[in-house]
Amino acid sequence: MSNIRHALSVKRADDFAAWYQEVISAADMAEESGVRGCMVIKPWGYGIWERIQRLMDDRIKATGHDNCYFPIFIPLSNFEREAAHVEGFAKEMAVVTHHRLIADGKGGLIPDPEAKLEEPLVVRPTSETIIGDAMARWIQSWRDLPLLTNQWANVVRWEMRTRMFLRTSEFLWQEGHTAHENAADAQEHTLRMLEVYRACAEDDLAMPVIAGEKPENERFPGAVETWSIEAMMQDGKALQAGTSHYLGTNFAKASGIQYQDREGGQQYCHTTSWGVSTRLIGGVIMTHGDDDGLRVPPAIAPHQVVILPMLRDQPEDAALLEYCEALRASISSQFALGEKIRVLLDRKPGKAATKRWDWVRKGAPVIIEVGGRDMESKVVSLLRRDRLWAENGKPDFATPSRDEAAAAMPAMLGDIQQSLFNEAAQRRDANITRDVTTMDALAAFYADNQRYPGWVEVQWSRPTGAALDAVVEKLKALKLTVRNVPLGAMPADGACIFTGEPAVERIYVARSY
RNA sequence: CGGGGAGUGGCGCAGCCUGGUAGCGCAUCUGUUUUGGGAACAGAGGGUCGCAGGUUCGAAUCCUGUCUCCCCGACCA
Repeated sequence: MSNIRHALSVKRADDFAAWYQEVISAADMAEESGVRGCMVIKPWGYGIWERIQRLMDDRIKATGHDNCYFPIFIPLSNFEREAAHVEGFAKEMAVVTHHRLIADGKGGLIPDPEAKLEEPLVVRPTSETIIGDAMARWIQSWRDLPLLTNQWANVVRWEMRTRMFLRTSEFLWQEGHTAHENAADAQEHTLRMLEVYRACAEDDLAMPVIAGEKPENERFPGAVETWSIEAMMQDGKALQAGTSHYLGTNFAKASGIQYQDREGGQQYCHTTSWGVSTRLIGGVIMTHGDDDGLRVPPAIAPHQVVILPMLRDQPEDAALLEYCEALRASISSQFALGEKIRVLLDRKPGKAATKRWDWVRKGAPVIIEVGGRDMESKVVSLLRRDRLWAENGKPDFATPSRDEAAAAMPAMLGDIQQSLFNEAAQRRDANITRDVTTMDALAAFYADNQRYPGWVEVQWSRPTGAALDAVVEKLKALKLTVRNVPLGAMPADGACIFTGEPAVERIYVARSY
């Protein structure tokens, strides 16, 4: 085992943060941009995002939503309307104040004082207010409800501390916004979209998550309820991977979203919003990455199978390429995970072995190398990225016949998808602790498990207001947060770990990103 | 935004203390020999040392400012 020469220089167990960064650069996913907190997403990283987008968009459409697009600039007065919302976002806004530059006389440019905007525009950190404005125009009667919309967009939040994919100043996401007749409909929809997120995370990203309600102190600014899906990363920390909010009538009142009900009365709509972002890619890295780079689940892999001909700059190359092209055509005519299989025949010059390690680091699910001898024997050399190493410390090549390899691909890709999920789910389950019942035990647990502490499920009395603040403070001392109140958990049967009162439900407590 | 660390060819680094106009490894290009597994040898190209000022005959090196990145914290849908 120790003689394995891994494709990365940093191991997860040695320095998880450094490993995370190395995966991003070694897999050629993204790079720094020179602008604080903003990144360039490179083809392999963006290709993964496009896959996530495609699959998520299908799910959003399948639940009755239509896409639209709203402006990136929001008039300040529009943004000001909802008080809690303003309080939540005001300190991290980008603001546009001028519309022209002039020479400063020293060879540079400055905003033209003559071109100051009458009203500043804020760069959207989220679009509740401006979409609320539109909803107020679009909705007249109960017949217009529910109004189900979604947009794919970039947003900007001036973050103090940024990390690639996990928290960037500008990021890409989808934000769904819906309006309903009453609370029950809106709440039901909030949970329906949470379930869509759970399904996408688990079935498409192979990333197991726990869906549940956020505690009061973690609510979206302006929300009545906030729900999340939480995933466990390989260092035991939690990642909030998606959120769904029931907004009550807060934004409806702020934007005047009203409808005439069946009795002719004016009512405020109940609205929801929900989003997932490029942060999911960070989750995929920290869920599936290993000491050789990324492992991309087949459902979201831009190329699911990469064929590497062992070209030697010889006349035989033509025949080898022909042999590989037939394999490519044969695989790409088949379906896996409900879609045409995506195969790349990598014709770029260069040694196959070198290119192999590039694709290992990128995490292509299946790598097939084909040399002259393979061709003579009508076989190929096949490597599964999820099971890279053999017992002897060398890459674990299988050598099926070319026809067998092609025929096996639909099942193999499905199997890789499933095995990545199983591996992550087992790791998560093994790292959830349920027998901690006192604050002392909680403190001891996290003191003893510096590196991979995982999550702890505890029971609590669901304190609110000042009592909750006190709990949050206690947890903060241990660098812990309440992740969520999981759906479908066992009922409480003990005492609240924080207050000693009878518990009403179970919650997850963890360190988090 | 506070504390710490760092920015030198594509990547990773040395040089900086004790100023004298840049070096190593990998990668790249060319050639030769190889070739079923992350090749060897030889040669070559590529950097105004993050940026802007200052000190100096002379600055990667000293001083000031600034930008960006990383770690810890505060903050965070």
